[in-house]
Amino acid sequence: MNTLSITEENYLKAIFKLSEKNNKNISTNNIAAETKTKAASVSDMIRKLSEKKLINYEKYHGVQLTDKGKKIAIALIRKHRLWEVFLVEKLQFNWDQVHEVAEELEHVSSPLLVSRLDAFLGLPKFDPHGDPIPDEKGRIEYHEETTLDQLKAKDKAIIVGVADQSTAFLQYLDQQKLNIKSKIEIVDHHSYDKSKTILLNGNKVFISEKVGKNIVVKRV
Amino acid sequence: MNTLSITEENYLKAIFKLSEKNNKNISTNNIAAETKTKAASVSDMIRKLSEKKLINYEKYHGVQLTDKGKKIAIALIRKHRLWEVFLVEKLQFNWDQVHEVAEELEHVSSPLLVSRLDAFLGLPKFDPHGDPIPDEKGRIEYHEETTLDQLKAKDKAIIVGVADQSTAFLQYLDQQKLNIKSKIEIVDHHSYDKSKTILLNGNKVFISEKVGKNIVVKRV
DNA sequence: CTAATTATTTCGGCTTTATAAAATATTGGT
DNA sequence: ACCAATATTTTATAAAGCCGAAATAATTAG
Repeated sequence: MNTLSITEENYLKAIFKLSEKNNKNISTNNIAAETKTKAASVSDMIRKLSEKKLINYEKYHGVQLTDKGKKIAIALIRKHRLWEVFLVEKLQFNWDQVHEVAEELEHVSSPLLVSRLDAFLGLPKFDPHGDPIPDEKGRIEYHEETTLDQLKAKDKAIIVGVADQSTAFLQYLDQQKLNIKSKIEIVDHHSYDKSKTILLNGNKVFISEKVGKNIVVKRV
Repeated sequence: MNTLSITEENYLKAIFKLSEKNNKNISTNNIAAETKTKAASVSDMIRKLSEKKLINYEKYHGVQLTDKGKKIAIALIRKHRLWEVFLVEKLQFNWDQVHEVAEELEHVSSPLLVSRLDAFLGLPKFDPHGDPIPDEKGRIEYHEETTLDQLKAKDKAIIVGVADQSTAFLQYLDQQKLNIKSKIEIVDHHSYDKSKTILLNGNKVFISEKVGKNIVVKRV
């Protein structure tokens, strides 16, 4: 009865993702771009999802997920991120190899599977990209991005980008193995020069104030 | 290009399963029963699979898998059985809860996932039902059924059925926790009375000759 | 405020999978 | 060898997704 096709699920997920950035109504063209289809196809589908009360839809004025639709989308994201953790932690995938596979795994529909997988993984709070994993009730703890120099001792974070694109800086990061998606933990802050000592893959690394200001991180 | 739909994959798997029992050509009606569709749908699909050279098909005379088709079917069975092992060994599913979920998981298409999962599980040779898991080359070691009394010390097996359907016997098995799908290992054979001591869930259980002859097992 | 541009919806049509009903082929009994 | 029963294929139809083109609504530029 209320079992959705993979396509319908993907539309809900796309609408949810667009809503996270953009809390206005989501437009047909936006959805078409996100789902890599055309506007005509989106018009068809949103009519159907609207009939199923998964979105609120006013012609020519975009859509928003209903509570019911949001719940389904969040469950999909939960599954997606749990599977990503599984692939990286248990099957030694790299963080950049997991997305496509998780896109398929997320559509496997077994509540028992999800809860058991969650427990098996130790109830993780973040996926390998540093994104929060919704809990079984659908709650999501969002963590904003900041720069490394803002972190305090014992804070854990994932490197998600750089504020300085210069070759010199990128080479320095590479040499220090400060790659994107690296997990780090702050060991010490040295107030004299505002430098820090951090833990990276089990090794202590020294981070000057200048470097810290140019590394974008997400708390974990 | 050569990526198959889930439906096409399921047809190949159905034909493979029927071929395992019945090494003649597989009939349209047989396939319809196996896939829970109607003969008309099967006629459509086998024409398509035949065009793709996955089966050999002669009108009104049934089908057989080509080597190409067989390879795909075996890969699916390999995935199905590996996932079943995962669900039982890692996520504490019961053997009778795994089939439906594995039916979905088997269609996830990532060769890396399959090989990593296989390694993660310790390259298992049998699934929780005692069925052999094809290796990465598609080889399958079939193990015939026998009765428990035929096993020798250190043999491992799974109980797959009974030769005596009487209530008295079934009650006795139940009381001894000798359930279907139980994994057992032969500890000792006592030649004096042809009785055996076996290991069941870590406990030693005594099996008389008569009982042993009525328990059908599959070697593992 | 109107006209041009852009976004959205509708329409017709295509593919895939499934089905029922009708047509056709095979098979088994005599 | 024939007829009846059974199996299979063909035909027509339906639902789900998708898309291009045409129609229509909304927005923006002047």
